[in-house]
Amino acid sequence: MKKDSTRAPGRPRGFDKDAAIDAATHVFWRLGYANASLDELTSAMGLSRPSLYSAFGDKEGLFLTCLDSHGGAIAARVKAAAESVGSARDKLTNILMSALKMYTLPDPVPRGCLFAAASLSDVTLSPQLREAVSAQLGRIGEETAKVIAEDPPPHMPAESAARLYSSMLYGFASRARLGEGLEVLKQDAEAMIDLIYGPGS
Amino acid sequence: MKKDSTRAPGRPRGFDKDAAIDAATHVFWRLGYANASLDELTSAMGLSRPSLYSAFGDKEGLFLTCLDSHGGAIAARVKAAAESVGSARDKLTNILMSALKMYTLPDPVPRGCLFAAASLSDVTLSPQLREAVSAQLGRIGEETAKVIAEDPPPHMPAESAARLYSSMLYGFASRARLGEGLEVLKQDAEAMIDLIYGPGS
DNA sequence: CTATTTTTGTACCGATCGGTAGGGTATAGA
DNA sequence: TCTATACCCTACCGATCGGTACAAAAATAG
Repeated sequence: MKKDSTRAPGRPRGFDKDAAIDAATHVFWRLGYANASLDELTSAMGLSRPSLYSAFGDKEGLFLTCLDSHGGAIAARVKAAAESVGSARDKLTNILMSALKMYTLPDPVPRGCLFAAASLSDVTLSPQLREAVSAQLGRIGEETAKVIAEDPPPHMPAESAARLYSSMLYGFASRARLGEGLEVLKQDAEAMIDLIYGPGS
Repeated sequence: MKKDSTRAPGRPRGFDKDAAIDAATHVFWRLGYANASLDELTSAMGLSRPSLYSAFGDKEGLFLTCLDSHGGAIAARVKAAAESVGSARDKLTNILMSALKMYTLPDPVPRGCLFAAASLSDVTLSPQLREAVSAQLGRIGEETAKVIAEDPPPHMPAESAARLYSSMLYGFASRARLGEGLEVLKQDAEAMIDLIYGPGS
C-alpha cells in the first residue's frame, strides 16, 4: 500500500475508515452477516451506500474487512497477554476473563463471539467466507497455543489442551449469547483452568 | 389430541406431517433459520406454500415446531443412554460420540448443531425464538446433568461439570461446522472425559 | 346426485434486499 | 480560474423475501 504523503487529488473522504470498520463490525457482531442490512450498516457507519460500495466493494468485502480487523485486534490482545509476566496459567486466565467480558457486553444483548456466530451460520453462504473465518480463528488460536506450549499442562499434550481451550471458548460465547451471566461463566472458566492445570490457588 | 378413528371430513392431507417436519429440520440445520427460504423449505418438504401455512401457521411457527421435534429426539436419545447399563463415564462417552457423529454428518457439508447455530445468530430476531432455543437446550442439558449427578466427578461439583460438558459440546459443534474432522473431535472428547473423570482405561 | 369441508396449485401482493446510475460537490494541480 | 479527480447524495433497479387470495380438486355426509 502506498503512503499518501502529500498527495490527495480529488475530494477527500468525509469519514474515518477505521471508525467505519469498527461500527460495521459491531453491527455484524450483533446481527450476524445475513441479518445485517445495508441500511443498518450505513446508518451505523455514518455514510451512504455508494460510499460504502466505493470503499469496500461489497457487503461481503466489508464483512471480510471487519473479520480481519477484529481478528487482528483480538490476536494483538492475546499476544500482549502472552508477552506479559506471569505463569502460563495466569496468562490463560487473563485471556479467558478478557474474552468473557467481551462476550457479555450488553449491546443491548450479550453478543457472544463474532467468529463463532459467523462460523455456525453464515459460513455456508460462500467458501471464501468460511476460509476467512477459519483463518482468523487460526490466527487467534496460534497465539493461545503458544502460551499453553510454554508450560504444558501435566495430564495431556499441549495441542489437545489448546483445542479444548478453544472449544470451550466457543461454548462460552454461545451461552453468553443465550443470556448466561458473566459470574457463572467466570466460575466455569476457572473450573476449566483447574481441570487443565490442576487445582489452583 | 383427538384420534381420527373414522372421521376425516374434507380432502385428506397429501403429505406426512412428521416427515415434513424432519425435512424442514434438515433445511434449517443446514442453512440456519434466516437463510432458509420458503422455496427451499417447501421444495424439501414436498408441499406448497399454502399447505405449509395452513399446517404450521408461519415460518417461525414451523421453526419452533422443528426445534421442539429435534430437541425431543435428542433428549430421548440421551435419556436412553442414561438408562442403559454401565458407568456414568461410559454413558457420557456414548452420548458424546453420538453427538459428534451427528455434528459431522456430510449433508453435504458438516452440519454442527441446530441449536448452537440458532442460539448464536437467529436468536436476536425474536425473544420467543430465544426462549424456545433455551428451553430445548435446557431439556437436553437436564438429561446429561442427571447422568453426571449419579456419579459426580472427583474434582468438581456435578453442576459445574455438566455446564462444562455442555459448553464443550457447543465448541465441538462449531468446529465441526468449520470442517474439523470426526477423528480429531473424538480425541478431544476423550481428553475432556479424562480431564473430568481422571485418566481412564 | 348435492352440499360441505378441507387441502392443493397458481399466481400474486407489498416489503425489503443488495447493488448502482447520474448529477452535484469539494479538493488538487496548472 | 479552469480542469481533472474523487467523493457524496438522491433516487432507483431487478431479485427475492415471507405471506396470501382465489378457485379447482378431493374427500365425507346427507
